[in-house]
Amino acid sequence: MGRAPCCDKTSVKRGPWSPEEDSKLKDYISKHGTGGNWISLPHKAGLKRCGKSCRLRWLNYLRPNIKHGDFSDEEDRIICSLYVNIGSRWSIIAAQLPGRTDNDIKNYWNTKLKKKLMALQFPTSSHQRKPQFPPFPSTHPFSNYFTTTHTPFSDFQTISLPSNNNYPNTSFNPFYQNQESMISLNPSMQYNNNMFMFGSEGSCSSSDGSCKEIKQEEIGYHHMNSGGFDDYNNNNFMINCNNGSVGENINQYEEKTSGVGYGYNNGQSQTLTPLLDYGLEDIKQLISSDNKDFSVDEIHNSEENGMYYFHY
DNA sequence: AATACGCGCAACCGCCCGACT
DNA sequence: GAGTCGGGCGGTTGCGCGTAT
Repeated sequence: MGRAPCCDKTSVKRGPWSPEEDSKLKDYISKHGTGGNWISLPHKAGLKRCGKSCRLRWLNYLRPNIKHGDFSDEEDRIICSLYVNIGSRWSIIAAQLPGRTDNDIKNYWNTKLKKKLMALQFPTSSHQRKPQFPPFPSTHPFSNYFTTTHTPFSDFQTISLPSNNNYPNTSFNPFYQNQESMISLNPSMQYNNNMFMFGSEGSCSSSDGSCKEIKQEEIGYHHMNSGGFDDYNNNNFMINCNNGSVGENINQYEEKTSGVGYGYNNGQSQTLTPLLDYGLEDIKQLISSDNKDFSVDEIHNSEENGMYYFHY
């Protein structure tokens, strides 16, 4: 036999909470805690509510230190940068924003932030761009290495990330030690003339060396998801793999907690697509196997920072 | 002043996974 | 091992309010 049903849905109250109900719930939890059982809590607290409803009310509204009201620019940046890398994993995003709830962030994203970013990305100017799925045209050299369901980078504009000093106590920290990490998604960046680039180990900057555990193809995957832009008007693409890639640390988190490496595709964990190996020669070989029409930009290539640049 | 419309947000719904029996 | 449920989560709904017509 299993457990008893959580509640009789026909006899519980639904809809907005009254101040009296809020007060009862708050008083009960402050005295007794949740007891680890939300289902029995409403009866004990004298509430005619479903346990799940109580839990939601407490977590999203009544519990201490909940922040309501406007989001700061920094919070905006954190939400955007995490959304780029993990998708709509609101609970994980909320864990990085003390006082904010997943529901709050979700609402904020859906009602304001998404529109704000779209307005930035698709201004009514000569740079006007149209959304396109998949993010790469099929003729792109990397088209085979991308899934078609990933949210295209074009939803976002240039985003700067805060240093990890702001989040010293979180269970995982998406921000590496560098102070100037950027996710660069701006279509007006410097290499926009039939050029793309990507990097190898250059972005691994964790001080404890733990990111060495991450498989190289995952690093490649996350570089693809950590920055870059695609110019739909001119069929250009560029990937920027600066230090401080958010995705890598999220991968670290997954590996540490579950022992398995995951990538995220639109919020769904998935098997990562092998993308690259170490070294320029490997990359050249990889690209040439799919697309003959490319050339290496020897002027801009930098073994030092792990960036490689190509025209196609 | 009345009505229509759009937006923000609290709350609900339904699913998944792990725990329990 | 199978069936069932609780907790947690993301997606969606619908109410209330402000603004436009």
